[in-house]
Amino acid sequence: MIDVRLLRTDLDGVRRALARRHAPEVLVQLDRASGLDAEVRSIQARRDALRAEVNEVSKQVATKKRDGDAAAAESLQAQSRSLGEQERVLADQLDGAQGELHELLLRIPNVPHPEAPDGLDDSDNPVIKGPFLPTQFADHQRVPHWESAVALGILDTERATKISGAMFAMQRGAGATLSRALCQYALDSNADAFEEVRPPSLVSTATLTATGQLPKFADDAYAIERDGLWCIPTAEVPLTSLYAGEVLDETQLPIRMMAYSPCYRREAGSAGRDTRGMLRVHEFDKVEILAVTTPEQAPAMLTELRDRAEQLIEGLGLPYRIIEISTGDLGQSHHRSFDLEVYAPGCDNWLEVSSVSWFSDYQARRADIRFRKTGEKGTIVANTLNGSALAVPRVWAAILENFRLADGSVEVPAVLHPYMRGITTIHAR
RNA sequence: GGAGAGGUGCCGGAGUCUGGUCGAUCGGACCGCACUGCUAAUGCGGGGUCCACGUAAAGUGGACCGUGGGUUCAAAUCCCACCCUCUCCGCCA
Repeated sequence: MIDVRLLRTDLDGVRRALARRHAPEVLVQLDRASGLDAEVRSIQARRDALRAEVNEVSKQVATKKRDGDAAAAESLQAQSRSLGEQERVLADQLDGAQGELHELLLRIPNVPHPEAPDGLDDSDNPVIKGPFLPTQFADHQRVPHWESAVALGILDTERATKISGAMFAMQRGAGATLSRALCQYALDSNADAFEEVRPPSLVSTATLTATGQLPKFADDAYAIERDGLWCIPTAEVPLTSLYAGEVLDETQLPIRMMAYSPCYRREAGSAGRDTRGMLRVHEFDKVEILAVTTPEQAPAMLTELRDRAEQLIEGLGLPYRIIEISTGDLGQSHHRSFDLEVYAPGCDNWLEVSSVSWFSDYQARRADIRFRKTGEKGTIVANTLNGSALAVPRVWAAILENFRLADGSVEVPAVLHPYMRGITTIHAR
């Protein structure tokens, strides 16, 4: 969430920045939050003063009782009781106003970075690198993966649907191996600087709130209500909260972590879209890379994460481009964001396979991740950044389509060979 | 899931029965200063976080003893619920 103090010191600046999201209701919320903040502070000042009186009188009660002056103690108690009743009223008001303010702040999105391109929606996202495309595609590459993969016997959506329902996929044989190979490749490629973590896939409500999925996007997540747990939509969720509530030392930063995890998404609201094949599924594998940094370290880290994601795609030899997310399309928690898209000739589409984002201190404030400068007093809210190193299903699909040969078999990119148990070309089973 | 023990500051650990000069004894670590050729040892001094007021510093007030409620003039201390940790039992890949 954004820093309430900014609403006091630079409300206009925050309003101007948020206006670039082109979502009018956000500005309404902002003004409401600003008003509530003023109210909260005014109530708190009065409440604290009353509380101070109660504390003072209570001390006197103790003194009188020690001195054996029961009558004086009695009268002081009565006085304090009435003060306490007044305080109670204010305290209730304060709780109400604070709760309302907090709820509002949880829903107000992050301010876009000044350099994020202005735009209304995804059609305004500029391509900032590429596209890197071959001059032409052969006919045998123009076959969608949901046909070619099924023919090869490495994708069994029909039985996945039988087991779990619509929008679940199941890879088999070399297809399953290819999936896992992609994970291994993504992890091994970043192991030079990133600590591998295997986090829980089920998390608490607090954890899912820290990264911004809750309270606003509860419908997108799978809930395990009986236990108060949620299925993670990305490893970003547990990794970001790894240091929640902690005060780190500046010398520990930046912290770089990576994780393979399954990702669960209800895809509420996207029913009927991309229903075929692997493009949009409820459960998929992904390797995420993530960093906790100081505000100063963040811009360079954003570039590093983006470069790393790009190198993976480049290494696979897939046609790709990088786009920057415009202000109107920026996710709630995002400060600045880039997408890597891979071209899939079979379905003739650019597929988003990686999203690299800087969250400024938006998530870290929610998660309460701070750091201390060595030798200095006080704490500073950290910055968080993350990116998909590699989202498996869409890369898998792009490989199936780009590297399909005339005879229907599929060449496995060389960088994956070490993980394929000797399979260099996938043939029909 | 059952039974028991416990959660206090950077760490260890008192205080809880018997509510009140307890934001908290003591020890260790740490920081500063002194002493010392240097280290060690010793002596003296110092601490946290969050919120509000204050342009800021100083300062003042409030809050924080797992979390949330309650009782009370007053809660680390009493009551209730929940969470977590440890030990034993049960179950289990």
